[in-house]
Amino acid sequence: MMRRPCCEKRGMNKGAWSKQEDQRLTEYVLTHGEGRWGSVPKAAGLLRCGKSCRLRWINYLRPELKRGNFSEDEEDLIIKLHALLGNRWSLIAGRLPGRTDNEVKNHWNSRLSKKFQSRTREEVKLCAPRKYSCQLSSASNSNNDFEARFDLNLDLTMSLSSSPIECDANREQLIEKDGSEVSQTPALALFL
DNA sequence: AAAGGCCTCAACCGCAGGTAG
DNA sequence: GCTACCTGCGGTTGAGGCCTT
Repeated sequence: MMRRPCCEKRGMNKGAWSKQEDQRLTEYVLTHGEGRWGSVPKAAGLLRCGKSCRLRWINYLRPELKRGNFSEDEEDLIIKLHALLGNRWSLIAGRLPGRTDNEVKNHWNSRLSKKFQSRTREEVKLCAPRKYSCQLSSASNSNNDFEARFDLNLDLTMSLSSSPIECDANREQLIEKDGSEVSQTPALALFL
């Protein structure tokens, strides 16, 4: 299907947002609510495309956004969720109140991926030449916490668990749009 | 002090799913 | 059923600040 470009109209602003633009968008959304982004630029008097307005609001202007540095707990959670879900940033961000998918993605790409990789390398050194096959039972031992995480990653890419998910309250958040469930592994029990 | 490389993060791009007409 | 629009997502880019030499 042919699709017109998002910002094909001439005269549209691109790039960094000015304070006036932020103010106009904020006032408009606070007054009229989110949604119908296609009509927002015109209604709010902005020379931006609706997509750009939506992104600016979601990633930067929403009052409930936390901003600032990620805590240790948040970073641990991101690492665990990423091991489980992969690059599904919106799902990961959904479990971090006040954080956006863009923020989580940037944080992962710039810091956590390196942190995770370096930790993995350390664990490989410590564990070698042992076989990396620790089971869920060892995950409850804090000394083996990261080892479990390392193995979790392997399990995720190689097999599906047949064990039922532990927490029903969180289960529905792990259901795919088509009704199928995200791969369930013993690791789920680590943080649900 | 300055030049160049690195890092961070806001913003853009392209694609896909849902849906209204 | 087809088309066009809206929305949301993940990948990528680039400006600007920071760090190193």
